[in-house]
Amino acid sequence: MSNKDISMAVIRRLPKYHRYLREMLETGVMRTSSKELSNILGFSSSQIRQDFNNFGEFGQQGYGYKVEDLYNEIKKIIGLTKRYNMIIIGAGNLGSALANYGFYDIGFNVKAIFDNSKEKIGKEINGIKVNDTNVLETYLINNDIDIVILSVPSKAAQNIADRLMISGIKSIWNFSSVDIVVPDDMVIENVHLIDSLMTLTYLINK
Amino acid sequence: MSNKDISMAVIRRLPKYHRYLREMLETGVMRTSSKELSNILGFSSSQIRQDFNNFGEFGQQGYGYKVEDLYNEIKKIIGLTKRYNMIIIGAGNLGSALANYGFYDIGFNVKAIFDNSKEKIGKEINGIKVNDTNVLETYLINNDIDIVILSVPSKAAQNIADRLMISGIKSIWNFSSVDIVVPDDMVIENVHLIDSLMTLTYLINK
DNA sequence: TAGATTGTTAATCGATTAACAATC
DNA sequence: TAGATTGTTAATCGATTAACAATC
Repeated sequence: MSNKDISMAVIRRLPKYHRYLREMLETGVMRTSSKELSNILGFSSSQIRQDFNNFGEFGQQGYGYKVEDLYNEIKKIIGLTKRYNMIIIGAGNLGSALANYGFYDIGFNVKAIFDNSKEKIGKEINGIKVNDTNVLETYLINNDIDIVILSVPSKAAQNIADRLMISGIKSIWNFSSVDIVVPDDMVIENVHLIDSLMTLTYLINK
Repeated sequence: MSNKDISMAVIRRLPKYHRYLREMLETGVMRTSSKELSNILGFSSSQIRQDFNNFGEFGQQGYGYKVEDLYNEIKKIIGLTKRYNMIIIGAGNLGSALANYGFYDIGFNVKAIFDNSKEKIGKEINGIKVNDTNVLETYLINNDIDIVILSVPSKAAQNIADRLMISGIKSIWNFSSVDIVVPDDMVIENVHLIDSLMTLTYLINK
């Protein structure tokens, strides 16, 4: 894939391009332009062209962009041309909700769930087996897992992350309310719900 | 509250300050400095001082910051000196998980849940009653709600948001996978899970 | 007092916007 | 061809970092 250093500002806009281009594709729009995308997405047309040109030349002067081609390019850039295997660690309310979320349809398989609770171990959530967390390492040796969804209590998060690191896991989608420290070759994407809620309260009182 | 125009970059760092200062307070740390905070948080000490000085002068030259005072200032800035009343619209897996999340302990009351499903209406989730979404307007006339948590299917989100706007609701915490259009006097905070997951796949393939 | 650290101004860096030649 | 729109360079804007006087 592209090796230039793309800024996080650009990267975080990519899913939004993906979302709206898919919608255009589904509603039969064949062709678009940076100006039209600007109206729909709320980014400037200049920024949109700059963003795309980080990755290549996807349009045609005087014509614009073919929606299908552009959509496929964005999919490639984001890495959506392959499927990903995930596991969920922590079968609490949030972990269970994520097990039911419907990731399969968008290219993600949830292969297993892990939890400490004797009542949950052995059960299934949305057809996915809940295993004892103490067999995590064994499981990871025998299964090729791309992404670990971490939805354990804050106190447990760093310890689990350390174990994942030792098991060779390279990416964590972190739903716990703490920042996790990992080596540079691992990637962490945080969903800090409380931080998000506090951003909202700030804006309410502004 | 402060009326200067603070950039979103600064605002999104505030919850992190809050989080670490609370931890310091709980572990009995009395005093800190921008240099120490820099080591812990990973922001530069210069940036930390700049951030604080957007809102006032919270430290003392030569001494640093009193953890308790700074924590209380950050709480005030974020708006955590009062409690907030919330409702959840959409009692699916995610909505139900949020009903169980434990917001009460951090200053947020979940007063009611709304859903369309006949099986769910009248039941309780975590002791909170599930109402029929068609009584939403009546409910909002009789109850003072600060924040609406929106966890409905994408197709329903904009329509519900329109109804909330008419009912005078000013802030939405949006968990649906679409961008919602609202007037300028409303604030929206999005938790776009799929966008977050796609950011992760990009970083994995980089 | 001497050392430390803030508050704040100035310098730098990076991201966004504007402009326009290339060209479909 | 004329009009439209890209790809890309240059200009601007905003955010971060550096520096340092003020002062505890």
